[in-house]
Amino acid sequence: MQDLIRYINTYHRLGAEAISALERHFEKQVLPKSEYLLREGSVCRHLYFLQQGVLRGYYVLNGKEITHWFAFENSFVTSFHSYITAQPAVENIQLLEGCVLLAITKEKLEKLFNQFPEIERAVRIAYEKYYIRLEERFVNAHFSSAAERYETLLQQYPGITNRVPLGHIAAYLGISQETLSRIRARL
Amino acid sequence: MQDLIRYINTYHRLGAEAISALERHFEKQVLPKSEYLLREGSVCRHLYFLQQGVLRGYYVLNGKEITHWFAFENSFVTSFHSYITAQPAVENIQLLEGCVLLAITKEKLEKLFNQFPEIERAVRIAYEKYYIRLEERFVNAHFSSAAERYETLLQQYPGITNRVPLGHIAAYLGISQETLSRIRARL
DNA sequence: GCCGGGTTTTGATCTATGTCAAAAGCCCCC
DNA sequence: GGGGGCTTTTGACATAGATCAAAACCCGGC
Repeated sequence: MQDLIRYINTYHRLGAEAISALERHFEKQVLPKSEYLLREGSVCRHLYFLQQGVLRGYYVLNGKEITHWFAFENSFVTSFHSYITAQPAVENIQLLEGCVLLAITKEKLEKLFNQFPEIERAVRIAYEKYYIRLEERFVNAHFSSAAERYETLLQQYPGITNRVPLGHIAAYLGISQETLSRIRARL
Repeated sequence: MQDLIRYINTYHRLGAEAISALERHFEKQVLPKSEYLLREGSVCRHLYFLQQGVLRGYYVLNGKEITHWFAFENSFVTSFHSYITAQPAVENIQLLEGCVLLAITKEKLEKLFNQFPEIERAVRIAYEKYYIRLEERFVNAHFSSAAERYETLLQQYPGITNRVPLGHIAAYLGISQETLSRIRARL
């Protein structure tokens, strides 16, 4: 729980009341490797804080699994589109390692927004950061070569290669596994 | 001003007080074609609502202008990274037509957040929608062919071809102008 | 009506990356 | 400790799209 509070405080400093309310409403979950947090077709009703472990989000296109994001410890995770719109998710969220998560439902969180505007503010600020991150990734994806994108990824998440199979990384980078393998051979 | 209020209300319905506060703080600007709303290197201190006209955001890479977004009437516009971080922008925002804009400074808007949590909520919800849109664009960019992306764009903004030069559209799609021209020839 | 600049098209060629298929490597488990 | 099944690498070939260069088009201003 400390981790969560510490993380939120980096976005917006919260008062003691708000903190204890958060602590009361997030629930700890410990799940084993390969488990699913969400399967396509069901609605994602939770926001998660990933305290320990690695996750991937992927969807299936032409029979192939396309991993389009990873999450590492100390980040918020959800199937954003499904969470916001309350529509069935098109993606799956799977654990790549055993994980420790803190979960809260959307309903509870929105009640907290009403009680504590400062929590809503923290979330608003978090959104801003996440939006910028996605923008950066977008620009990067569009205008760098596959090799550059791989190197950027390595800098961002050193050690990812030990925790995530190559095929998933390739999909994340938007290239084929074979190409990634060749890029690695060249480095 | 009606347009702005109507637009915000689609995200979150506001009370009369909040509405009149917004009306007092947004300032109308009318600017001619080719003018700049922002030039790279300066900090973007405003959030704009584009009431009439078209804008593009672009940055310069290897001496080439890369248009990475467009905005059409009834949308919020800013150089998000610069606006949020208060760092000098790497992008330029240019008018592709004469435009009518409503502008508010970040400081004023944040004061309004303190006075009216409902305004902050509307912004939070708007962020959610904008995030989802960016996500969709991202997935689309990654996993559709250039021709498919072009058709998607045409559906999203019918009439864009009459308002925006081909070269900018090509850059937006992440392809060369020549390729886009050939795609059009094939349709 | 004509000129000149910007915009769009067309052609020829080059390159990064994809696809398919097979071989290697690795590791978990009985 | 020897399969069997993943994961990764390697090879041969195909292709979307880039680049460079030139021609054609289009349109506003004189």
